[in-house]
Amino acid sequence: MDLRRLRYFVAVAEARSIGKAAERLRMAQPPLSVQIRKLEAEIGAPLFRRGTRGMDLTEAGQALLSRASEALALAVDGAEAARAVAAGKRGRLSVGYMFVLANAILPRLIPELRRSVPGVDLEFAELSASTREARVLDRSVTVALCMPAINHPEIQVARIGAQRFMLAMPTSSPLARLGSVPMARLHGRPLIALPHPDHGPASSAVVPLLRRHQVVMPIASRVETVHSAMSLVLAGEGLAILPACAQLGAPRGIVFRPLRDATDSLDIAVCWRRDSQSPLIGTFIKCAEKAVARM
Amino acid sequence: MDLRRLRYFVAVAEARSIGKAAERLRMAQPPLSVQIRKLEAEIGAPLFRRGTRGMDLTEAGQALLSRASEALALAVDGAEAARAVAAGKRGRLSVGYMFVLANAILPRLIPELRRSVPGVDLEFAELSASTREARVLDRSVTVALCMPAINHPEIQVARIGAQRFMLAMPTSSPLARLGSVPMARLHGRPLIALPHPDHGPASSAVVPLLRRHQVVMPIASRVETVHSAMSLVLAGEGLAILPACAQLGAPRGIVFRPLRDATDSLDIAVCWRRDSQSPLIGTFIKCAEKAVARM
DNA sequence: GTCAACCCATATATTTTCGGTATGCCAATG
DNA sequence: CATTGGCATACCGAAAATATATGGGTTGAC
Repeated sequence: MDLRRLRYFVAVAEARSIGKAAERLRMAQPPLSVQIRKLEAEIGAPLFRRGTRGMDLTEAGQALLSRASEALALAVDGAEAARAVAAGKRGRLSVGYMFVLANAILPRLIPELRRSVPGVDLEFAELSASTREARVLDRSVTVALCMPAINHPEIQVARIGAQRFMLAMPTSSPLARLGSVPMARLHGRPLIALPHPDHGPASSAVVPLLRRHQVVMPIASRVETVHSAMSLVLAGEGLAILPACAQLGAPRGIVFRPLRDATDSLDIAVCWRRDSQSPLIGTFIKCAEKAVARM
Repeated sequence: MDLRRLRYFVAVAEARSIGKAAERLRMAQPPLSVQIRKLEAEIGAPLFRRGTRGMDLTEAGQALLSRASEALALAVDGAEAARAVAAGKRGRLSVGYMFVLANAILPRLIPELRRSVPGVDLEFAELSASTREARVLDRSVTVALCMPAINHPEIQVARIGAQRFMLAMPTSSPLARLGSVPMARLHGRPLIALPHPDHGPASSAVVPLLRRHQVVMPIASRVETVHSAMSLVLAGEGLAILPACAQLGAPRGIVFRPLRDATDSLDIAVCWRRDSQSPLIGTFIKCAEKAVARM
């Protein structure tokens, strides 16, 4: 059962004549006649009544015609759909994001995306620091908005911005009265530590910063998320050194201050599987850059 | 866009491997690999991710897969439907019938048909004497139940029974007191005449019968249908000589009596276009014969 | 680390199938 | 009776599909 034969069959049925159909198909009449007879042999029954004034569908032919047309349309549609997906005009884009970035980026990113790729189904999913790598690798998200970038040989990264570290403390803290806090003033104070994803759960993202300034902060607690860190800060357990955008999700009672003489920052990056040839990734990066630029 | 390629594509997508799919398709692996690449070239985008452990659909491939499967199923289904119609297992059978025969035949014929060809859509349509030939020729009915048979070179006929002529008269008629009516007693009485379809509208179906018995009946009225004839008989306009089965549709006040010494009858026949190769016609004739036999 | 196994891609030869040209057959028409 | 219109058949050349043989890359085992 060949699709070409079905196409020929439909053409002959519509033209009610082999000669006319051959003309429309830009081919000679005899080969078309042969193909029709082969189709009839394959079906095992005549599909046309041959009259002296042309061809006319038999009832068996009518039964075939409707389905053959549908099958043709589906095949064409399938090819077009595949092309559209490959061109990034349709398809699905699953966006993973870390929650710290949600308030800062998503409100600008989502409208931008809907405008840029209107035919695409968008999906958003929050990523935790511990699972983000796996979610990219198993393709359950197409791209991930991360801070910092994922470090993995199979995962490609595009840096789209950075966030300075700031000191987060209770409003009541004496340091809150300063416009910016000198690093030296942190010495000896308890730290709420977030692990750096590349250095294992017992690490902290700010170890290099503290070491460079020869500041020692005893670790009061280790937490997984920026929001947990802020909760503990509010509870008076210690101070936290967090990326600036965390302010947007900070509860009342917490203030952020810049660190004097410290320009360290965390990269904001788009991360995706190196072998994911989705054409949507390029567009996504552009949108994300725009969103970050207006932050 | 070739259906074979789509079939190969679906096989590879399901097997997630060219080698496995080739085995299932009973072919060698290299040509299948070539066909898949040709399909990808035709679409203009990769449909599979080639991994070291086999093949995996890309999103474009997924978009194609669903429609390709549907198209394949439709093509197969179309071929099967055409075969089923050609074999008389499905399809449509449009039955035309003349109204005189309705009461006598349809109640037995219809259940018989539904039992014999359960997959077939049945359609019933009343035929008038003046249009029945055209309705058969233009295929608006597949078969026609006629009395008498249609006489036309393009129309084939199967005689399935006959109906004796009887005299129809008002209950009040003096002839009604006889068990059967001698032909001679009709002489001079007014006749309600039905035209014989083969001899034009000015004819009568009973001309030969009357002539053979040297009976002359003045024609009081010419009508098109048996029912009109009976109405006029009831109104006292004259007598009618009608096929026996007309009794079944006769109104109160009309009686039928056999004609003594006259065995003339009208054939009941199934008529269809000579070139209509519908396999349902044979079955229909058998059913109609059964129905007539139990009349 | 080497070797074997697995899987897909490429190359070449053979076979199948398709499409074109020339021609025949049949029926309808004038 | 010849002509026209339409489909079928015959034959040939071209294109495409399939098979066999082979290469290259990666995985996993010893």
